[in-house]
Amino acid sequence: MAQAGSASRKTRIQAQNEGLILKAALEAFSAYGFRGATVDQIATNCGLSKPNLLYYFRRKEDIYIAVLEHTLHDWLEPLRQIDPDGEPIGEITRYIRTKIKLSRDNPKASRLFANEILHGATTIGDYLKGPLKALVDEKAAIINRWIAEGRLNPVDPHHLIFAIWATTQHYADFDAQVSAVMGNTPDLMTKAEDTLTTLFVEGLKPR
Amino acid sequence: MAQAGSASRKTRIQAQNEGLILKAALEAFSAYGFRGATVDQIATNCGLSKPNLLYYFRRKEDIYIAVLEHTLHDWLEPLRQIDPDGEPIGEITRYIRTKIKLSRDNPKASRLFANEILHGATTIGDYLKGPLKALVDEKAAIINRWIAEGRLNPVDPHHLIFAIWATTQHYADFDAQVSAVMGNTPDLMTKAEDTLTTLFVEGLKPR
DNA sequence: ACCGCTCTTGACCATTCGATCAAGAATTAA
DNA sequence: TTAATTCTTGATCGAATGGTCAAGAGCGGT
Repeated sequence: MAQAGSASRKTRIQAQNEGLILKAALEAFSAYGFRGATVDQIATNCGLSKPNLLYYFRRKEDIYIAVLEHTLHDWLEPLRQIDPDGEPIGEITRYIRTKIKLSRDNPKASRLFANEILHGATTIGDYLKGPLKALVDEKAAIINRWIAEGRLNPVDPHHLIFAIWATTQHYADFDAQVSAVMGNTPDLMTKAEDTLTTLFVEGLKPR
Repeated sequence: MAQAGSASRKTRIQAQNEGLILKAALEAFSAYGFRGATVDQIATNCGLSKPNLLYYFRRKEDIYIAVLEHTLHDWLEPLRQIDPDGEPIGEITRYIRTKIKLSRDNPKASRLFANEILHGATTIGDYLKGPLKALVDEKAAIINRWIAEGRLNPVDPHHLIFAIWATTQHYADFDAQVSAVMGNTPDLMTKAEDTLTTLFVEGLKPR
């Protein structure tokens, strides 16, 4: 067979090595970006020789695309789980808490996406305009219904979703800044979670 | 004199060319990151030959540092202007509005910082731990006083500031995603501004 | 006009990096 | 065991890139 990982079923070795590669690639791309990461580096980090790595993924860009696609689905799962029939405030606070935990437990994936989007999303642009937009529009419609029913303050749902993304991913993407300002605060993410939920639900104005 | 731009007074040509270089460098670094941007590219973008550019800035990194420092001060100015004696809600909403306008009018500077921090803030790390931390702590103390006086809901001021940074800069840093989801919405930033101020002040829970 | 300093550039160098190739080792199916 | 297939790698290539150098052009003060 000419190309590993094509239509044919994957070998045990293929599955194992592709897994190692994707893990090492996430490490490298999230830390240094597409241009900054090197194939040598990824190969070394997973114990393969460079030509061997390029046996599994022909080009550097193929590795990048693979690791992006591999994490994209999981990353949007929390948004998908917003329940149209749930209680609005509860659904949104649950979404915020889930996203913050995702940021805490998988900061590299967050930084990988952040870097990709920061530089124009040339690789996943079509995905953003297609499936992502569809999902966001769907959930925005739900939020608009909740607002119409008087169960939420009237805010633009798209911008609300952006605000949740921004605030939660901030702790992964801008970790260097947060750490510089906060030092080694214990319970940092717990405090962040509480502050954000309070903020989004109650706002700043005393009642 | 051995080095341009040293202790001695700057020539007219020096001032002009350094300005051109910093502008072209902001363009390149914000779009492609430090590694992704090339000296050739920056030189071409400001109409200078590569050796000529390297006559003004010896190393690529020197250009990068210069353009970072050149924009750092302006970027934090709005936070400095939060008035301890002002009306809390008014001060914070004004801060949000100023930051959003800054994101709209200077997205490249925002993306430059975002990229720098995303990759560990190796260049401006000391600034973040020093002057930035000091400024944030100072403003956090003010917000804590406002909370103690019952003029704001009790939220952690550091995380509040992070939330404002995250939400406002999101529109510059993640423009590719925002545009993909929203399309060519007119008044996008106006709507963003209104939504964010409402959200931060009132929260989502109906009163 | 003269002279010293600043500015500019074509040619070039060393290194890094993505990618290729041929040849051999390991694995698998018979 | 044998043969086909898959896997692995040392050596190497070409392009890109950061940086240097020497020599010349331009500018400003006297």
